[in-house]
Amino acid sequence: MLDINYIRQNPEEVAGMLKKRRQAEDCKSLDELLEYDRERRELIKETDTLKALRNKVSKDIAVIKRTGQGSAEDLIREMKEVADKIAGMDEILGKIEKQMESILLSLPNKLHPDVPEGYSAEENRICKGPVAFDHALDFPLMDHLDLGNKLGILDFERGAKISGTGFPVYIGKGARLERALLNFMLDCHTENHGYTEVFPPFMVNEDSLRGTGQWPKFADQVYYMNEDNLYAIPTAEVPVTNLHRNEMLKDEELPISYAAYSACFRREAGSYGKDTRGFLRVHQFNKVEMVKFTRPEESYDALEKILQNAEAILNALRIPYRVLLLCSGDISAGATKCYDIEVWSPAEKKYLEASSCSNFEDYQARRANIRFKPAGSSKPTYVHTLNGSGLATSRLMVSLLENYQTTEGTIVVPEVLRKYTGFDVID
RNA sequence: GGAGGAUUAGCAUAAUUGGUAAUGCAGCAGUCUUGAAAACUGCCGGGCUUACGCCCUUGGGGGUUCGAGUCCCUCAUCCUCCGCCA
Repeated sequence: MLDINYIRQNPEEVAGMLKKRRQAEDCKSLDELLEYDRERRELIKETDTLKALRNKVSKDIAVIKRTGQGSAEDLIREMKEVADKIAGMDEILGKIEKQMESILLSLPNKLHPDVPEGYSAEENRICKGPVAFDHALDFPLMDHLDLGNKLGILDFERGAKISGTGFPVYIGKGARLERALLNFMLDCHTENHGYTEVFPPFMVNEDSLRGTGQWPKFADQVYYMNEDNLYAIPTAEVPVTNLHRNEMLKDEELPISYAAYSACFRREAGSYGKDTRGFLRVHQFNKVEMVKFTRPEESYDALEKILQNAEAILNALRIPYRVLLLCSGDISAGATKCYDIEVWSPAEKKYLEASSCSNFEDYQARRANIRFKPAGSSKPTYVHTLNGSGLATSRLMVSLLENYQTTEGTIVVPEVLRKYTGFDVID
């Protein structure tokens, strides 16, 4: 959420941002917002005057009642009218503020100056890579589906039977490999990168979704349990960022870094038929997420660190990748700056998104009310929040299986994972 | 699921029969001081206002009242006890 004061003082900047994000049509709601803001402040002036009168006269009434000097009847009758007037105006004010909130919740964040301008994914800027590792793949390659079927480690068909399309089942060494990947990533972030491990709930309430920005705009992408009014998390970002919702953090405990495993659930409504093959688009997948809370002045350094922490996993696994800086038309609404890491699928001959590292500045902190008192100041200030996948296993698994396949159709387990899997080869 | 108790600022604690949120600690600014400490003054949740000031804020929402921390309804969370259960 943007600060209404910032919007009022810099309307043309906000409009420019909306155009850069290819959301120029939202400029209309921006104008509405500013009009509501004017009305609101006018109305507050009037109601505050009436409320001041009511407070004063109420005190007078109290004095009359206490001393028994004279009658308060006239004053009470008068104040009854004032109270009705206030109630009527407050109702209008409430409606205006509700409208404002709904617009504010839907407006995207500012953009960092580094963000390249562009319409779509094609205009994202490659800022690193390709980072290659030699896997000697000079033979006819199988894709991850064929490999998974042949080795009996992945079963999409039975997943579809028990749940529906897009719910993969890992079996035998496949299950073990998945668990090894997750454990390796968590250990790496907690032991080498200074993150505190969190194991969060996989279902959250509406306030949590609103805090990170998935609600109300993207509510239709989230699984909802009507009976209990709970949502299945689309990413661990939601519960972990909301750990500190409505909290005043201490300056000395910042920055806070959390790494969390979670299953992630996504409806992917409207995406049917697009990249649906195998692991490319699924409704449930596993991910280790990194989340940071920082002082405002530290957040862009922290973003680079998160990116490095995610890259460290791929370097250790020796999986080829590249890093993109997302353009203004492709970056998500809450982020000011975002890097995507894509891993190389040699069978599909394309890059697959495996991580997204974003700085939200105070956009989520304002929604979720996460503040701290900076040292040397007494004024509460919003923290900056960031997160990055470190990483999502589904696309990572595609790249791992395909890059580590052999001419015999077996998979060599990456060196760093062997102490977690307990085997060197999947055959 | 049932019964009882609780929720007040960063933390901790007050507020006769309803009369308009008090205090301590921590933090910030200033005065004093060679400097620090102590002491004193102001600030220390949000909004409106050029400003002086004013308004709102006692877990959320609603009601009664001229006036609600206080009375009523409702929801949430925490604690205690009972019941059920992996």
